[in-house]
Order: sequence, then C-alpha cells, then structure tokens
Amino acid sequence: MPYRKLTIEDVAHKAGVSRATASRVLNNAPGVSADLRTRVDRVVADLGYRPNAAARALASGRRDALDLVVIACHGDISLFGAQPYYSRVIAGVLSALAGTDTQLRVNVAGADEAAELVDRVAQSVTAGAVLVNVSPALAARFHARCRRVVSLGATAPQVPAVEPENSRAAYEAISLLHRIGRRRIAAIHGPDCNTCAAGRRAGHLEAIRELGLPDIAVDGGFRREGGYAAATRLLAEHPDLDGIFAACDMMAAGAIQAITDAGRRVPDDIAVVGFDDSAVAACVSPPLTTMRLPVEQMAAAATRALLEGAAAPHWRRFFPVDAVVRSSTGPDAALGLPPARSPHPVAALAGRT
Amino acid sequence: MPYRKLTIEDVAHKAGVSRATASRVLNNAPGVSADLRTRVDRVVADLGYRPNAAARALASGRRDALDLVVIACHGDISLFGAQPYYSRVIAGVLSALAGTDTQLRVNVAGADEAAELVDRVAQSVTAGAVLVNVSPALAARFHARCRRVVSLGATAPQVPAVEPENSRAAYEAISLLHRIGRRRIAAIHGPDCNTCAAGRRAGHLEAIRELGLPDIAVDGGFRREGGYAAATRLLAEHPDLDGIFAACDMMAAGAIQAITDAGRRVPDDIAVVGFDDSAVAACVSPPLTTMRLPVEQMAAAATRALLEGAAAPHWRRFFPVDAVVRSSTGPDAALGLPPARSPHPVAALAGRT
DNA sequence: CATAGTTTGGAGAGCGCTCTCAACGGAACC
DNA sequence: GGTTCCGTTGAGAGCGCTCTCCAAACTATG
Repeated sequence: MPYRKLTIEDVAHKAGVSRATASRVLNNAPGVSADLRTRVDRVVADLGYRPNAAARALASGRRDALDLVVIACHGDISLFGAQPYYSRVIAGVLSALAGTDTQLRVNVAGADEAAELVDRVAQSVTAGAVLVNVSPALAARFHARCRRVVSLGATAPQVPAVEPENSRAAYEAISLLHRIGRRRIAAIHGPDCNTCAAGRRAGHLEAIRELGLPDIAVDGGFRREGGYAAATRLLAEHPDLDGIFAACDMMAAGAIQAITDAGRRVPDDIAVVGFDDSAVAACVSPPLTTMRLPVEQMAAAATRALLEGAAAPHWRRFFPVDAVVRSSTGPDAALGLPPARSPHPVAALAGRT
Repeated sequence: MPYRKLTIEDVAHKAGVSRATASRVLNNAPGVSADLRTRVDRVVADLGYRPNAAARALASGRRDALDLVVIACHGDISLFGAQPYYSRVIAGVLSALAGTDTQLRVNVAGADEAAELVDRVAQSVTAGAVLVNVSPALAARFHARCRRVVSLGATAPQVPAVEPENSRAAYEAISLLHRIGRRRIAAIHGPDCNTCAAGRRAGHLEAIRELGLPDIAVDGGFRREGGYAAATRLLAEHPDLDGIFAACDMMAAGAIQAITDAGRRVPDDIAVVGFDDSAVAACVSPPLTTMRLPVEQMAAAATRALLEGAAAPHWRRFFPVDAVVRSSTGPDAALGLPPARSPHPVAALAGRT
C-alpha cells in the first residue's frame, strides 16, 4: 500500500504551525489569522488529509454519525427488503444529511435484541438516532439513555417525534370509500407491534363507528402475501364486501390480486384504498388510490431536528397524509376531497437537490 | 441524565483486576484464568457496561462498522427511494451482519462527490466496504486506498466482486421473447453510468446479433416514468413492436402502463420481460415475467467475504440470474427454459433466520 | 513609556481503549 | 536448591485528535 497514514501532525508540520492551530482550522474555530488559515487549508488539500473519525469522536465526544434504528416486527429483517417504506426513510435521512459530513448508520434488530441495541446506540451516538417502529416503552428507554432521539411515528409522549396523521388518514380513506357508496368495507391492517399500524387501525375504528359500518378487519402483516391471504379470507367470509382499506400499498396490491383471482373486479365490485403512495401504487392494475405518506420529508425533518438539536422532550411535528386518487376507487372518488396539502414526495425530494 | 458514563476502568476496579485484564476479557483474548474471566463478565453484566466504540477503534485500528458505498447516477439520491434494488442490498448486507456486532454505514454520493468519499472511507474503514454501482475507475481507487472492498457488480478486474450474470440473463430474456415468436423486440436499458445496465445491454446486443434481430433500444433511467416514456416513444416509432425487454422491473412496469394506455395488450400484442424480480414484478398486471436477480444473496455474499477477509484481488463470485415466468410473456414462455438454479430471494433470506 | 486589554499561537493534558513488555509465581527440570 | 519455562497479570505507552490553559505579540489607553 503506497498510501501512508496522515495525521494532523503531518499537516501542522508541513504548514509550519502547531497541532492546535491545524486543529482550529480544521474545525473552523475562531482565533486563527486568515494567513495561517489559508496556509493550513492548502496543505490539507495538497496532502488529501482527512481527520481520523475515531480519534476525533474520542477526543471531542462528538460523533460524525447518525443512527437509524429500525425495530423489525418479530425480528423479521426481510421485511426491510420487501417494504419500500424503509428505503424511502433512508432516502429521506440521506437527503437531510447531504453536505453535513455526517454518516448514516443503519441498525436493524428484532424486539428481543432491542435491549442490547439501546446500550450500543447509547454508548456511541451523539448526532442522534432516528427511531423507526420503536415501541413506546423502548423509545422511552432510548430517550432516557441516548442524548438525542427522534421517533418516526407516534410513541411515548416525552420522546420527540415526527408523526404522520395516520389516524385521520385512515379515517379519510374509509370516508372516501363510504362517499362512493361502499357500505361493506373491510380493513386489512398491519402488525400490532407497529405504532403506525395502530394509528391507522384507530382511524378505521373511529370512521366505522361514526359511519355506522361493521368492523371487518384482519391482519396482513404489511406484506403482499399477507394482503393476498387476508383479502381471500375476507372475500370468503363476507361475499357482499364492496370496499377494502389496506394499511399499506403492498397489502393493497396483494388484495387486488386476490380479488381478481376470485373473479371479481376492482373497482366495480370492490373498491380498494391503499396507504403510503409507495412506488407500487402506480404500478398495480388498476392504479391504486392511496393515502400519500410523506415518508421522505418526515425522515428528513426528523434528521434535521436531530442535527439542529431542536428536538426537546415532547417535541412534535405532524405531517398531513393526503389522498391520491387513482382508479382503484372508480371515477367518483375524487369528488368532495379536501385539497392535498403536501407536495409529492419524489418531486419535493428532487427539488431539494 | 441519570446515566453515568462507564469506562473500562470502572469495570476493572470493581472486578479487582487491571485495565489490561478487563480488556482481555472483553476481547476474548487468551491468557486469562477462568476465574477472573467470569468475575469480569459478571461485573460487565451488572454495570451494563459497553466499550466506547470510538476509543476502541482508535486504539486498535479496527472498526466496528462496514461501509456500503452507493454511487448515485447523476447524483440523484432519490433513485435510492424509488428503486427496490437498494433496500434489497441493505437487507442482504444486514442479514450477513446479524450477530456479528458490526454496524452498517450507508454512504450515498454522486459521481462528483466520489473523490471525497474515497478519502472518507479510506480513512475510517476496516471491516470493509461494499461498493454498489461504482465505476471501474473509481472502484480501482477505492481498492487502492481502502483495505477491503468488494464490488456488487462488474467493475475493474483487480477489484474483488460479486457479479450477477447480467449479460447472460439479458441474452436469455431476449431468447425467451424470440422463442415465443416475437421478432420485433425492443430493449429499454438503464443509464450508461451503471455497470449492471452495461452488462445487460451487452447481453441484449449479443442476442440480437445471434438471432438476427434489429437493434431497437432506448434508455429508461431505471425509473418507472423513464420506462413509460421509453415505451411510449418505442410504440410510436415502431408500431409493429411485439416484445419489450426492460433492464429493470420498475421500467417494465412503466412500459406495461404505456402499452395499456396506448390501447395495446400485454402479452397478446406485446410481451414484456423485466429484470430483478423485485417486489413490483408480481404486483403489476399482468404479472411480470422477469429475470430473478438474487440481490440479497449477492449482498450477503459480498459482506461475508469482507468479514472473513476472503476477498483477495481479482476474487470473483458469480450469481446466476434465472427467468421467473409469469403472465407478461403469455402461456408458452415457460417452455424450453433451463431449470432455475437459485432459490427465491425472500425464501432464502427467511430460511437464514 | 508603562499598563491593561486583545488577539494569536503553542504546550500539554487527556478522551477510553488496546497491546506490548516486563514481572511474578509456580511447576518442571537438572 | 537453583534454574528454566510457562501461564497469568499489571504497568504504561501510545492511537490521533480536541481543547484548555498560558505565553507571546500587538494594540489601545493613561
């Protein structure tokens, strides 16, 4: 290896200053004359020097990394690959991190390994941790032990959080189905251990109570196959079903497949509303009416709050979830909808670059 | 904060041993009596002590992290959220990292920031770096500067790599379309800066040369909208088109949409073959015949090679890419196919846990 | 010209850990 | 009994950097 390890000492020596001055320049600290500053900067550029992250972290107590902590339901990491949600989270975090010199560390663990994860993150974190799908109890532990933490989605009250209006959105999804004349509406919800799933379930319950609809619901595990199985079962048990609300697009995709396989039509026989507006929503046939979850923006907002140290206990930032009407709810669904309040995720993200 | 920072000194003192002995126990180093070992272990457990990662990295030169380096085409980070490919890579890496105490760091940069990224990774990496979509020149730089590096996909010859048989798979996709009687076959390929796209394009060219087909091809940028636009243009310029090969499923989904919007049918008028077997393949209508790319396994293999230090220069591991025949190529497509050689990604991943 | 105030730069003490090296004690051998 | 040797333990020197002093060099003031 022709590449010799450079230290700040090399830089200081070559620039003819002390280690301390070189350090000041590197950290943009005040108290260095413009002359020396440019001299050191030039040497740094010439040598291609980069400070050692570990040494810097050790000496300063600061950290150049931000943790993303994902608790996988039932320890099932494969959902990470199957659900577009997570890569959207990562894209959002990365967009907020761009140009900050902060690195992203991804931690995925099952609930059983979570305790160890708290220790690990607590020990190392400084920039902070974005918590995804972390239970209230666990989030509280993270909050107590780690310095900075922001949860993506509802969690324990004292833990700062960026929250999508899951409940209201689910309520609106059901209302939408109701508005186009559907009365036998079933919900395919997500796993219990997921707080977002819980919020959507709550909105569903509220809506059916207000609208006087029956409570027909099954768990689809946030997976396509789960959605397929759930819809198959629903169709068998409730032959008169005319609407399905799925708590994520992948389950909705599975449900549409099941409905089609059962020889029924979407939206004519059964209208379907999904949740997330993920990449699959537009791909399925018919294109899926769904609730647009601004995942990228939420993740970016959480990240920024962390970087700026803005996340005090009880800090909250709410994100609207709007309906994106496509064909799976028929031609009349767009009527009487409140206007969308958030820009499209992809467009907004592109706009930032 | 009620939580006091623990050091190895606290552990050593409480266990009545020296710092050195405590360190030996923590690192499973030999030369410690069983008696002391259990005593230290107990204190560690009692105190909930976890070594400081930064200090450990600094002192040992080792790193508890593994880097994932993704070079985004044209610096476009948003593709990260739009393409299921990347989250599958992450899922694969994480599955190989599970239980190793190694953390994953995700670095995404445009080609222009790549130089800086090399410095950064070189300065900090030890467990290694998995390179995704890194050009041969840049990969060679990484390889020269960093200690351990494995590329996901073809790259410079000296750089260790895990390679999907992109070229052969594309060849087979075209053959499949040819076998079911299609003769006016177009390709929607990926961006030039992507080595996988290049491999698939090469296979396409080889196939049409052998089969005596015309070279009809456009770039779809690995995005759904790109696939839609490409297919729309192809349909206009080549009204007699009867087959489309898309270099990724998202583009294939867009193409199917375009074909349908143009009033033509899949597969009757135009058969479509995608690439990746990502989550959308099964969701589109008709379900997409595609080439199954074992992304998770490849990423896991690359990670394991890194962890085990097995990746010598010129090291190569090839992964077969098999056809998954669904409906977008009609009823006869399954005939005459070579048997699949790789397990289904999701099933295989689930099997590991 | 002396004194106090203000920059600017350097010396040096750690940050928490690893790892080499030397010391120690007991077993084995001559 | 003395020597050698091995297994075990501790002392201490860093790893590369930050950051707090403190000294030196200026500038402003009386």
